[in-house]
Amino acid sequence: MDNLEAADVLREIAELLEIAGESTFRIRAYERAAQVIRSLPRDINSLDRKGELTEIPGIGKGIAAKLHEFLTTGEMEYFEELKAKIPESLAELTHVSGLGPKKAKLVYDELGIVGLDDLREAVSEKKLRSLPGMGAKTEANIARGLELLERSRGRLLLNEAVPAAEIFIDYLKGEPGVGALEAAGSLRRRQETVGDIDLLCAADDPADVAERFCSHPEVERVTARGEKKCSIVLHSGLQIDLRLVWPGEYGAALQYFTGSKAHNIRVREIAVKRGLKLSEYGVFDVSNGRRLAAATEAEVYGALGLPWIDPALREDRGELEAARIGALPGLIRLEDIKGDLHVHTVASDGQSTLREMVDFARSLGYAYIAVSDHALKLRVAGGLSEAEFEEQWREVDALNDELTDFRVLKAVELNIDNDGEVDFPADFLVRYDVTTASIHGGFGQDRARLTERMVRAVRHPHIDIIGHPTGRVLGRREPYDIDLTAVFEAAAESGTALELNAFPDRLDLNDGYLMEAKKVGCRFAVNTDAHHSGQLTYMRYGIDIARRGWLEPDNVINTFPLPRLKAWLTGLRTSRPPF
DNA sequence: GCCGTTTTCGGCCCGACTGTTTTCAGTCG
Repeated sequence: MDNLEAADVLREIAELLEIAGESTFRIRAYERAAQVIRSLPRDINSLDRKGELTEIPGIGKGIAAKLHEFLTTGEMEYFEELKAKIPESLAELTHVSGLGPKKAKLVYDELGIVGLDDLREAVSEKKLRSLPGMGAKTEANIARGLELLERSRGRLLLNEAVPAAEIFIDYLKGEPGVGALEAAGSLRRRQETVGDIDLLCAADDPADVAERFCSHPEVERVTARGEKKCSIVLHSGLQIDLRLVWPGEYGAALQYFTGSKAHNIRVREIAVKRGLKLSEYGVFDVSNGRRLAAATEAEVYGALGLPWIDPALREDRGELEAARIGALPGLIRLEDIKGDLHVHTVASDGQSTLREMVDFARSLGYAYIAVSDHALKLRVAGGLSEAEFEEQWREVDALNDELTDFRVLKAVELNIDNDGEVDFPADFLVRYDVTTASIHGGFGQDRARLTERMVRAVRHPHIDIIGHPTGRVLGRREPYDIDLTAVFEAAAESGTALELNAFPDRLDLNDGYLMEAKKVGCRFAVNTDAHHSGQLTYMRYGIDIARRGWLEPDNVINTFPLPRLKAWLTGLRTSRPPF
């Protein structure tokens, strides 16, 4: 059992309690516990063994005992009892937009509907409209919800969502009456995937803006249209919400709609303790109803005695405590990046030539790039032999002779084989400027073996960076079953850097792991793994996730100017204990 | 079910939109 499995059970309990009509506070307690555990940067099994579960905020005696039972036996009696009372599949019904816990219970009680297939059938037979409190419109709404659920099962990756939002922002910007305008919600926080896009717009005359928004040629359906909010679904199935606010309330609205939900609840609690009230309209003095702040986010946080908090941090993972004592991190920015240390070329499985990669990197203002084609053993990816690397180095040397303001580093992406060995012997590895090693196969090994294999690579005296450390591919492949705490500790000790792979479907390490690894003292490299020159721009998504992981420029080796990077690499290799 | 620089009991974040209602419940974020 890992954190994600435990979090899923707690979330499902919350959903079932909702349908059962339980106290909203109990439901929220389970929701909060699930959310905390999902993003907890520590393994709950080890916390449980030490009896420290209740030290996690939001986990008290009750949930700790249930978790202990679940972690040690694989079952939870309370959950089983709940499922005996309410079919588990009813929880799935509430994922249908327009159908909440109350109506799910209603269709179950009245029509015996227990799952999505039943629901689809009841909709097509027009059975829902006859239920109390329901009508033809509700039924049609649920029908659309069902359709939407099927179409949008997969959430959007950042490289899909960010450009889509930018298209609509460009479309509305500059129109008469359109003031400040930007994405809010999970997209502004740059979660690794987003379910829908929230846009916020300051407008004196919202009706005009709403009209233009809803008449974009890509709009398939307008699902809500009010004074303050419009929702549209595009032909692609993507949902976009537009919130319209009076310009003087823009900051309060932006704070509110950016979330996260957990962050906002905490911020409001802080407001309440100060005799204030925070809503999307501003910060108000409860005693006299006067509005103290609303125009900008900085004013809103300021009225609560807090500094402005970067959206990337707003997850209730310690940012409010840090803000209170002036200890917020100085987050890394895209401009801090001096080069990319993981890119491929046509020599292995890339699509651009070395020269094309170098030219594009220079156009991004980089000072260096590490050309890190696959090595020998990864045959499927056209891995290079020693002789082929030597040939590539001659090309690299020629480029470096030609370029005065830029450096091409000799590099490689080694394959960590099933025993933790890599492609080349030490006497060849020392000839590279920088080496990355990654796992590309043997995912099915058991946890102990995988961990040992990875730790062995981390301690290797000639490996500088571990590539995509968990191996997950969003929507396609689960992370390797590996004890990352052990990997992080080994990396901190040996000085080996961990990659944050910026490829949008990898984003590996993720934000929670970055936080954990940073805490134990690891260094990182944010790299794109570009297989085409244009993919070098994926660096922005890597930086988005780095910021969510609280990384600062000094934690990331490719923010170093070339001399410092070289000194770091030299120090790394000479200071390590013999292998 | 959680939590405590007023509390170990009694609180727990806030408002808009929709549809089915004649004053509000359910849903959503």
